Amino acid sequence: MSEIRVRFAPSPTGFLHIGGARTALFNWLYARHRGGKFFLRIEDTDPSRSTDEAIEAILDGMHWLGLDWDQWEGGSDDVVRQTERFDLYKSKAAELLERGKAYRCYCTAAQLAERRQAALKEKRVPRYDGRCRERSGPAPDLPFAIRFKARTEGKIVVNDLVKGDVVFDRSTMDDLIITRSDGSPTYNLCVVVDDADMAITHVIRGDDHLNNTPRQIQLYEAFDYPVPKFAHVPMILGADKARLSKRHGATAVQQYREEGYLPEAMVNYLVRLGWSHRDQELFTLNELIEKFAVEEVGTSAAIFNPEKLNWINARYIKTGTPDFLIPPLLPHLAKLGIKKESIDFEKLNPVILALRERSRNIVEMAESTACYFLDEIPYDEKTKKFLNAENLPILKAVRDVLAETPFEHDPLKEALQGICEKMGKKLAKIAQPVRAAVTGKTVSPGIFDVLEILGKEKALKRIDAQIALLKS
RNA sequence: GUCCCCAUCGUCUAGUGGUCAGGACUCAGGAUUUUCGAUCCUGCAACAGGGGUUCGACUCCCCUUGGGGACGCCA
Repeated sequence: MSEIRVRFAPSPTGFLHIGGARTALFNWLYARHRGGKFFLRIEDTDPSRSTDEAIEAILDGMHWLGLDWDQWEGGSDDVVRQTERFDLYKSKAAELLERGKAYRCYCTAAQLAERRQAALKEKRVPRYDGRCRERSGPAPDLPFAIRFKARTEGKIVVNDLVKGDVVFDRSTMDDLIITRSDGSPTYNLCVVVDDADMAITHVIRGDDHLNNTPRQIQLYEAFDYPVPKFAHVPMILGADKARLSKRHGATAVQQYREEGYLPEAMVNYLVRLGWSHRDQELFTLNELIEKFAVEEVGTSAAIFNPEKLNWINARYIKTGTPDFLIPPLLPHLAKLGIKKESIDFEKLNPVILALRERSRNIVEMAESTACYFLDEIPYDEKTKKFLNAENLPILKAVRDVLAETPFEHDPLKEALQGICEKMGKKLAKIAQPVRAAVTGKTVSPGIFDVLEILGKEKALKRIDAQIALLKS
């Protein structure tokens, strides 16, 4: 059994989106599961749409998700870029031309567009009419595209690992353009040449490519290349069942990082879209590598459901150790003005432990973390409900007692409960104003934990400040 | 319009001829509680429709309907 070789081949026209990320993940998992190779190839043959920023964004997204790739033996860089391989594609196109399996087409783009429009208008199938196919006489001195001469009789069957056998009639396929009139090669030529050259054994991609597959198989046949195995995975749709797009919310994986999602949660969610393993919902990466199989991917499209993602994300946060949560938390703390150098990590650990079970995402966690490290804290509008004249006596009483109390959980608990008894109030009545005064928020971990972590100095200072404010 | 794919709770899915059609998210109710949350119970909720095949269809076949994709000198 020879080595499994797969690739992820995005075109750099934008960020790495959810669908692409899942395709990359499936490829990656398949390769890692089978002990094979996973390559990254950038399909940038259309210069008008490709940008370097987009390439960076894709690499960044892959890194974030933890999807590493192998360097292809034939490449100088760990990323294969098609623009660097134009000579190969052109020579392959020339080869087909020479062998009579392709021909020059002098129709202009404008003419073709016009004919297509007309066909659509008359409800005819918009196909190339093949008018340049059999042209004879001297070649005109005009720019030309090269078209592949497709066979017109018989059928092509795609043996797909997820869709099963899919049959296409050759007569429904027209002669595709393999090089443009400016000499640049097109997608269908490039994929085939590259996948063959890189000895790709399994092509795992979105099922929007299923229709391209028979065309590509014709090219494999023409070049006498071995045909790889195909696996077309279903697409991801929005809540309205339309193709996932910006109007459904965030589609860039980076945006999820910004919004406080953990890459592990993202991976876990994406893999469960279309694939399952009994009743298991949560998987470590190693479990996925062990258990995932493309052949088990479902056949129908899945709808992207942010709620489930939220749940998975919260699960990862809740069970995450401080060591696990700190790296993704730091950039969000930095945004709130808390620099890494100024953080007392001894103190950060208990904060995370107290916060992780009530944080749905890392942004929330960072916002709740801030008050333990900032000197000046912002006060939520909602705290006004508790920081008022009516509660002034409570704050005063608490302040006096706390001044004499060691800042540890149990003594703090005793102290505050003592105040409750003395004033004849429930703990909630006492805890809320204190919480508001020391955290600037109306929600936080348990008040005894908050005070202990905060320390006596900061806590008293903040309570004093509020007392002074209320008096004036 | 032509070709291709798809069809189990609202959503993600299990199911491969005989199941009370299972799990998860969401939602509702309850328990717990020091705020928020978390947690634990409980509950609501599905085989798109119609024909076959079969002793028996969610499961196999066909049709209809619905959804998606492709039909580019985009990838």
